[in-house]
Amino acid sequence: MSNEPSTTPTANFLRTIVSDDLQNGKHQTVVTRFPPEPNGYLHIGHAKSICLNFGLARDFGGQCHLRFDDTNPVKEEAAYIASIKESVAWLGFEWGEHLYHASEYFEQLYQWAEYLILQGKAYVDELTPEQMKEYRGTLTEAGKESPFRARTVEENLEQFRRMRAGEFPDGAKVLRAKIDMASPNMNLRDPVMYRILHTIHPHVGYKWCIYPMYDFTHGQSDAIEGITHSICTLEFESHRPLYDWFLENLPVPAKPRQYEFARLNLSYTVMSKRKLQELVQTGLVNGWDDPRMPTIMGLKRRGFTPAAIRNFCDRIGVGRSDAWIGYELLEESVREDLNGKAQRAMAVLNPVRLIINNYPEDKVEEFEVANHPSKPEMGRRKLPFSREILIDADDFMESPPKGFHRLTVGSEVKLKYSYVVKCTAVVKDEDGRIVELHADYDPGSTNGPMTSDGRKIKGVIHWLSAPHTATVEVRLFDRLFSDANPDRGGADYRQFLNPDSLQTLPQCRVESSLLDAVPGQSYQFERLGYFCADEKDSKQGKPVFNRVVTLRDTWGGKN
RNA sequence: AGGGGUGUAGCCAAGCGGUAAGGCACCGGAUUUUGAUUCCGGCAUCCCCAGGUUCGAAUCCUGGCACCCCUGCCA
Repeated sequence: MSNEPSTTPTANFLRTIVSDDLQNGKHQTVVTRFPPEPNGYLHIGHAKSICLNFGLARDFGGQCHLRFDDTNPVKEEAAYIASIKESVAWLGFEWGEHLYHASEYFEQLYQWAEYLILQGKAYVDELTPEQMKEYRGTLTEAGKESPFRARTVEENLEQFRRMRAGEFPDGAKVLRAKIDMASPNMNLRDPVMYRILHTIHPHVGYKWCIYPMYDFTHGQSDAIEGITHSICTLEFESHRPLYDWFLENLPVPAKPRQYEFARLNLSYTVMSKRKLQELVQTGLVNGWDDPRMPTIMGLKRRGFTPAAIRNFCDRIGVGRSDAWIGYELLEESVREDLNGKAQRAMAVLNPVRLIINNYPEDKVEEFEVANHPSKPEMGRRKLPFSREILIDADDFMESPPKGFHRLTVGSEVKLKYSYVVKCTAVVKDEDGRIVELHADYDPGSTNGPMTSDGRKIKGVIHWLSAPHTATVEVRLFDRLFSDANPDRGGADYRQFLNPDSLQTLPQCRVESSLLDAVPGQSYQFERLGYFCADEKDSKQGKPVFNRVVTLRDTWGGKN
């Protein structure tokens, strides 16, 4: 599946179950499935499920199917199918031959529905939705039986066949399983199996006008495909008795078992399809692939790597208790991956001119520097140096706090890979804004963060030779919400939107070689963080950089 | 007495009767031309609470408490 060895996932209850089932011979091989409904785009929560299902299959030598749970054509679209496939593949997983659609089982499901009718275990009901709700009872009171529940097998069969034939309008009738209107489990109070929907289906077109419900589809689809472990999230737990009921009452070829795990909750974001959709539709973000979105497409565009996401999923573990994962863990996962892979480069986000007074006007020299501090195989490049340097505004302060070891008037700092300079003056305009800085350089200080007379310099800053840079747009992203749990108690999550989640800097300066950055390519801008050339807005020779994540900053928590 | 779940450090999470893994965060210290990385070291006398069984309990029993899910012709 994924060609890179991921870290060994820690034990979890599902791995234990699969391992036991294999060892005691209950199953010869493990077959799992990832069953998205094609009604939206995948997000980081789905990634957890994908890594779990495909990971289990990979680690135990089995297989994982990609199955579209396309039973509700009014919400589904073909475009989502393509996007979902792309996301799963991008994450590094392969389903090979095993691509399925629940809609391909519709004929078999229909036959099984007739089978249940023949057994006296299903009936066509004509209660209106309102009546059905009323008849269902409540959590603490039993429901009552529909008057149509007593229809004969013949009548039910005839009615159901006429439903399929298209003789009734949407909503006129439904097929229900005859189970128990007094069950304490609401899902067992004669659940609907089929409803009438005269609409086109994204995969099978106009072939059907009645569609099976999830509960009447999922378990049987698992059985048809020989799924051994059907893994879903906790909210389906109370559906398990129904999942089992259909499998027990139908002549299915296998008896898969359903297991549930806790879905992922990530701090500082929202995960529900409805809310993500709302963010997109109301223009609060710029599309599904907005780099601030927790969608797979958004993360990809932001510059997250598949390996980082897989690593994140391995680290969070799998359990049955409601888990709230801190956003920092996601950030830490990309840093870990990019630290080893990203070429280093110099970039100045908020440029301030620094004039080296004692450096010759027309002189330009070059320093050869490593592209990666611990990977010589990543090569070296040349960095030009001249009298006029650009440094980041954050690296100069007139009245610095204690412990600041960057630049201030009178202090010395090491220009990384170059000279130690001593700031001699700050020039401001009439509004008090800094126009430029002046400094003297120490000609004998190119060897390490040391002055020519051997004094160690603590502060090392990044810089660029002003005449040798390129100007690019850089986008700084921060968490989309300012509250760790935007979903908290009934409040409108939108009130917690972080107004500073996107900051666009149109005039950043970078090494001119970065103009050739390939969209999707990541760099570490020294001392600033990891940046990725935006896939969508970068043009040939004119890249736009997205900040994936900052470097860890134990000094100031600066951005 | 609706039903079904969950409760181990700030956040995840192993553990399945023999005396609390690991990761993230955090705190020290070393290395470092990124206040990065890397590296060492620290970080639960205690497992929601109260009783009980046992030589021995996070693990077994009893009783509480807290939180989550279930009343779509959604998945």
